[in-house]
Amino acid sequence: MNNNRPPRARIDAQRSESALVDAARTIFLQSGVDAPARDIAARAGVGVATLYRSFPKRADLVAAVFRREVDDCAAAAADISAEQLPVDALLMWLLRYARFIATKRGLATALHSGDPTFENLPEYFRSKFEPVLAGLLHNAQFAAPISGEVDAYDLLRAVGNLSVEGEGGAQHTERMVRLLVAGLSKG
Amino acid sequence: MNNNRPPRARIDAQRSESALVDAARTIFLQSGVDAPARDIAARAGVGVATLYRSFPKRADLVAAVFRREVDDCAAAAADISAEQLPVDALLMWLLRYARFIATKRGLATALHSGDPTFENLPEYFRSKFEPVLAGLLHNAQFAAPISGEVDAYDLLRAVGNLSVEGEGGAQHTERMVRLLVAGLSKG
DNA sequence: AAAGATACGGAACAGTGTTCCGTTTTCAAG
DNA sequence: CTTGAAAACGGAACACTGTTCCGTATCTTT
Repeated sequence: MNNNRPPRARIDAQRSESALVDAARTIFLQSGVDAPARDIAARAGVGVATLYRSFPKRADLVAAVFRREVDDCAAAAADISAEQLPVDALLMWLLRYARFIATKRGLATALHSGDPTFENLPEYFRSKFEPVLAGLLHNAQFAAPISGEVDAYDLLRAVGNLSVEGEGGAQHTERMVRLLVAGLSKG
Repeated sequence: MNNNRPPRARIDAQRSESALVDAARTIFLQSGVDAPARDIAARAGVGVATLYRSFPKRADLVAAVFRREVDDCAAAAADISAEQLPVDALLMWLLRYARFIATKRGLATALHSGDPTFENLPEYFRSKFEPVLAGLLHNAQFAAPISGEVDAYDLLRAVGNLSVEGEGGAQHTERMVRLLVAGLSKG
């Protein structure tokens, strides 16, 4: 039988890939997703060939950055919960999540480009965020009963829609999110 | 007083510009609006410098091609009217117009890009087409009374919306336009 | 410790936008 | 018609970016 596992990547390869995603995230934010490959490789401290080995197509890198940011945003929930009361944690994470969405304007159009690389990104998005938010909601439940009408997915979508404006409306978005959360316990 | 008119362009310059717009139209259709500048210049039989002199920014060339096509489509009305009965002319021109719209998918997104070069293109569009269609409608009026409910602009928009599908639906669009025109005289 | 496999870096190649400049063409004045 | 300056021309040259290649360095296993 064929029991040869895929040998795990060499540690330098792992380092490179991680550095590339970090660098790409910074550069994408700074110069958009069309930034030169050389810039990204340089900031990661690797050669361009390394970039192309790990991410043959640009979409691969974009998707990787997206996943990384989703992971970070999801992970932030734990940190916030450790330092805040449950109801505050819920609000603070939603504000964090709103900020995440607000930076994804350029990516939103890429998502609808039909590139198969992006096909299962929405699923990834939901699979990461829904449990996190469900947990925050559950914790907050004890302190201030929350209407059973809204579930985590509803809330993700609602805040997501509130956050797609941007430009001059960062504060506006924050106010709306606060309102939304305040409304949760008024049932 | 300052009565020196701007001296009109040299005839070779006029020829070049016209050839460039012709070439660009063909190449845009063939390879999209991002086709290499060299290809366009080559097909026009001029050097790239000539292209850049006449159209410093790509958007300038795109806009010029658009205007040229609008002009051609508007001018087709006269030819058609000369060979067809008024009611047939109306239908045939609308079909011609539908074909025009169908090729403008790529341009539609450019229009909404916020580039100031494209800002007054919609106005140009309307200023050319509305009188033409109004004339066709008026001529057809004598043969088969047409509902006074629809004016030229309504019809332009309606046929325009019918034509935005494309891909496999060229025949579908044609059928819908025929239906629309047939309906005009049923009041 | 040694050798094979893996990954690396940067030079090299290819394609495109944009500019520069010596040459050609036009056009109007004499 | 001649002529000469202004306008326009063509294509090479430059700049920048994506992509590939290959000799070299690093890692991993025995």
